[in-house]
Amino acid sequence: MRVTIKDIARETGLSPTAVSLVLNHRPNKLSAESRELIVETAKRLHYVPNQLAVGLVTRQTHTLGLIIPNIANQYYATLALGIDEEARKHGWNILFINTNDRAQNDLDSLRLLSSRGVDALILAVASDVDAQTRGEYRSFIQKSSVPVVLVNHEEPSFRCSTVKLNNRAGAYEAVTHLLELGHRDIAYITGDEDLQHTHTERIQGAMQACADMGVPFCKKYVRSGRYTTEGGAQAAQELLSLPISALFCFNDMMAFGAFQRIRQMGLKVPEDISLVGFDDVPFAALLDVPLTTVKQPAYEIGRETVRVALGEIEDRLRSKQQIQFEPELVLRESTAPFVPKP
Amino acid sequence: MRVTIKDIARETGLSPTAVSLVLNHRPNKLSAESRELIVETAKRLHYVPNQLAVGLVTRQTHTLGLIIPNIANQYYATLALGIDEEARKHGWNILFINTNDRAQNDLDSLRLLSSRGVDALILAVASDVDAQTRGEYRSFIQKSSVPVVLVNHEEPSFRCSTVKLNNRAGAYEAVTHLLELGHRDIAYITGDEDLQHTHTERIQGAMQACADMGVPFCKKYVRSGRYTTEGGAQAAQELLSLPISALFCFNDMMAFGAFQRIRQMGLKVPEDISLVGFDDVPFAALLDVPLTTVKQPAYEIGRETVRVALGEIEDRLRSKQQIQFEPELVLRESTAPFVPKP
DNA sequence: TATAATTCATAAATCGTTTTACTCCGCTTA
DNA sequence: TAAGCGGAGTAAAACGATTTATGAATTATA
Repeated sequence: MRVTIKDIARETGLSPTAVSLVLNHRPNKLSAESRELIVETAKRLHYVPNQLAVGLVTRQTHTLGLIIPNIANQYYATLALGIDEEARKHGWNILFINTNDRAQNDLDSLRLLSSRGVDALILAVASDVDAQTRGEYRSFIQKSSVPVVLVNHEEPSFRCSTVKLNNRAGAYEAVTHLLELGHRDIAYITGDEDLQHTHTERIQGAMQACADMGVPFCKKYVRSGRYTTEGGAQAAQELLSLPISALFCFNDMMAFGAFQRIRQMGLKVPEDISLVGFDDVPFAALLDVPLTTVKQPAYEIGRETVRVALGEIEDRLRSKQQIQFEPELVLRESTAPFVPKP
Repeated sequence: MRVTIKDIARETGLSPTAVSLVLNHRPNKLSAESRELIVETAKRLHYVPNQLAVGLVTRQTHTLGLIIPNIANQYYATLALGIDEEARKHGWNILFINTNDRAQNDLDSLRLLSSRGVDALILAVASDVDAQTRGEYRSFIQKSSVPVVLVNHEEPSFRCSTVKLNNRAGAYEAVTHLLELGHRDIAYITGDEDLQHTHTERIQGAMQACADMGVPFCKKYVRSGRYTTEGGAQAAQELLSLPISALFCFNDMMAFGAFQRIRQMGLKVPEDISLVGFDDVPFAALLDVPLTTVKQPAYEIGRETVRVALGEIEDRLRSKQQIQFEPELVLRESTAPFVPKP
């Protein structure tokens, strides 16, 4: 059996109270000898406090719950890395759940993590939120006894802190770039149109860019798909039957999928199709044709999210923050000036 | 405050015992009405059991501790995905720690997770294990009150179950392939030579392949580096000053780094250098020149690891298993027949 | 010498569950 | 009418900590 505080009490001839006080550096009136004896005995017996018991009484577990759609997406992996490192730096741990990008799993995970006594919840919302689940999220967050911080995604009605990218600006820059290259028939691969999510902001940025350049935004060139390589490939296939010259994918994974499919169909990037991604995952630079993409500082976003969460743990009444990072368009080789088809 | 079992007891006029019994479907002598009343009240009040308390008394938390060197490496991300999904399928959760590939962090994490009452520990050992830390691992595992399962890496002296790839066979196949293409001056980018790890097995496989083909194995062509893109790039740079015609990197991340550096130095893959990786992460196929690599079934390895862990949780005395998956050499376009320099 | 102050320490309640060993009550049955 | 029994339920200990309030010796002070 594991050694407990009682074992140390017995061994030293002191009380559990004494042991707890000393080991936690609480103000106490124990003699120097007693103190030393306790510390030494604890070390000798390899005492490690049972955190379940500690958590039960202190109501603090020094654990953050992390809910992520898909850890195999490098963007989320990098985000998770930032979260993990910043948390550890402050002595917090991560209880992690991968939801496979399903809102229902988000909801289950929130409840589960909360029953596990995490001190805060960091949530990267799945992309298939509908009216029903949206209500459940809101109600959970409202009732939650621990702070919830949304990362990546904003939802004003949820009334919680948010750390995210300025998605609008990112899409605006990307589309402006394509327009300046002379492209007019730009297609978009996005998330589900009916859902309010990150991609909605991106679409708005795209529309704004078109408007500002006086170019009509063609809704027919918008396809939605899952945020995966396969989703991108499939949507790209459909779009390539249309007379488009550029393709803007709302994440790099989809861009990779699209890229593969474009190549399979005997077309070339950027000669036949200019391709732009979103996220700038580490691999974007290594792609066959290095990918022009909108960079998100994923690692930094992760760290900042943790800072916000810890801030709210420390002061539960602190006002909610809406933190926005600015994107940066990274120009590589997957975009080129438009040349009319002969 | 969160609703507890006592609230339900008060609300229903029954005892906490009754509530617990009914909600846990334990055999009990309560009347059908009482039972229903309890269930209904619990639902109405949104009762969720406090898992800290449950864990404290039952000594089961339905949580698996997962220790991973680097989640930004797609191999580990995929592994983690397999672990997460299989665990969830059986109702277990994951408490996750990223160690940044540092053995000392492994050790700290083991203790920490164990103090958090995980039911088993899944450990992908960091690559910088030395004699000192090796001893600490062994001693922890030996004393641990919960099963520890090693994934990815074998260490007979640890006396615990292991799930891993047949690394020897993987390297053997890869090198045989290069030899059959006519390459004789093959360089290797591996982990630290002094350390006993996965890469040791791979080196052995490589040597065996050379021996079987009657080709001398040149130790001068072996470089060690960190298991990252940067590590690969740096080691590649050093090796390229030598008269080599092929390069075998012991993981795909290093191969990506090497690939970039090769290109930066004005050389071409596979014309000037044949390049082989290890892992077959999803991006390997998307690389500029799609990468020939040794495929590890990472997702399946993850799932199997969880099965082994759950097996040992169920029966602590079950004999330790050594499970080995077989690799598969995936031929793509980064290797070509050797042509002598003019 | 009685009292106050100081020193060193602990008893017991608590956190939210689970689980074991009862209790109590009314009805049969001999 | 006493013993026995089944049905319906509960009291209390335990898990391993933390924390508040209290207490016993000893020494200093009036």
